[in-house]
Amino acid sequence: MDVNGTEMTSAEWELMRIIWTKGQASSSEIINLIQLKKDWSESTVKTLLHRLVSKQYLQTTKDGRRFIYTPLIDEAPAVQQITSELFRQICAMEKGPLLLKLLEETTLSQADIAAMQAVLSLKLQTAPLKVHCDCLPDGSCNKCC
Amino acid sequence: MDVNGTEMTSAEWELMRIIWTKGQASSSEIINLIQLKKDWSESTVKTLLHRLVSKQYLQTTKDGRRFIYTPLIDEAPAVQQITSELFRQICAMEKGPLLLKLLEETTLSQADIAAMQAVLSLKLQTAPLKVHCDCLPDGSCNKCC
DNA sequence: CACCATCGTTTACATTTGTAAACATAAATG
DNA sequence: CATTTATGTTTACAAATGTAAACGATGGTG
Repeated sequence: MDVNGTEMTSAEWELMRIIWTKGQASSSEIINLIQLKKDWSESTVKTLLHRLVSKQYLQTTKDGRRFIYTPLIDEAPAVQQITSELFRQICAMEKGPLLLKLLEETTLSQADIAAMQAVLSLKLQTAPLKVHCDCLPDGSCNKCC
Repeated sequence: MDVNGTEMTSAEWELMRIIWTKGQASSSEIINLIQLKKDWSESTVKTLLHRLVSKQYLQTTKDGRRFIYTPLIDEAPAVQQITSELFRQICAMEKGPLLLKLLEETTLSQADIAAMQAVLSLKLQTAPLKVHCDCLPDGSCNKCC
C-alpha cells in the first residue's frame, strides 16, 4: 500500500474494513461501529478518516451537510497488497511452513479448499525438494546449506 | 510482535533476517551485508541494532572490544506472529482467496505441498460452504448476506 | 429566535520510526 | 608513541502515527 508515499496504518485499516463492508458510510455510522470495538474518541476517528481521504484511500460525497465516505480502492487488492508486502520480507524457507500454519488456522470454504487442492497438485509436479533461504543479500545461505 | 509494548519495525526486521540467517553476527558483518541491499549508513544500522537490543529482540555478548549480536527470539515464531497479526486484521471472507493467491505465488517444496494437501483433505470434511464476513463489530454482515 | 446537537476543520502533542552525525574509546599501525 | 581506524554510545531531528481537544458552521428544537 503505497499511495503518495504513505501507507495505510493499522488504525486506518480498521476503518477501511468497516467502510468496505458497508460499501459506504457516514462518519457517524463509522464512529458508532468502530466504537463497539475500539476505544477511540470521536475526534480520533475523524482524524483518521481525514487522513484516509488525503491519502486517497477514501472519497467523500456531500449528502446535505454531512459526508459519505466511499473507498477508492477495493478490499481484495488492498488485502493482497499488504500481504504480499509482508511476504516479501519473509525468508523463502519459512514461507512453506508459514502457509501451512495459516491453512490450518483459517476457516476455508469448500470452494477455497478445492481451488487450493487444484493449485497444489499442479505445483507439486514442478516443486523443488527444498526451498532455499534468501535472507542474505550476497546470495549465500547459512541456514539451509 | 509485542515486547515491551513496542514492535519490530520493517527496518529492524531486515537486520533480524540477517542475524537469524547467520545465527549471530558482529555489527560490522551486519553492516556489510545489509549495505549490499539497503542504502543505510553505518550509523543507521548501529541505531537499529541498538533498538533491537533494547526491545529485547537481540542480545549482545562481548568479543574483545566488539559485540556479537544473537537473536533472543527464533525466526519461525516471529514470522508466525507477525503474519497472524496481519491475518487478524483481514476480513474472514478474504482469507481464502488470499491464501490461494499466496499458494500460487510462493515457491513450495514437495514436502510443504504434501503437508498442505493432507491438511486440506482433512479440512474439507468439515468445511463450510461459505465463510462469512467478520468486519463489523456488531456481527452484522453486509458484504456477504 | 436563542441554544443545542452535529458534523467537518484546524491545531496539538507525545511516541515511534527512519535516518544519521558527533563523540568516546580502544585497538592497530606507521 | 602518535595517529588512524573500528566500534560502541549519545544526541538529533524530521516524518509518521496515535490520540484528541478546540473551533466553526449549520440545521434542529424549545
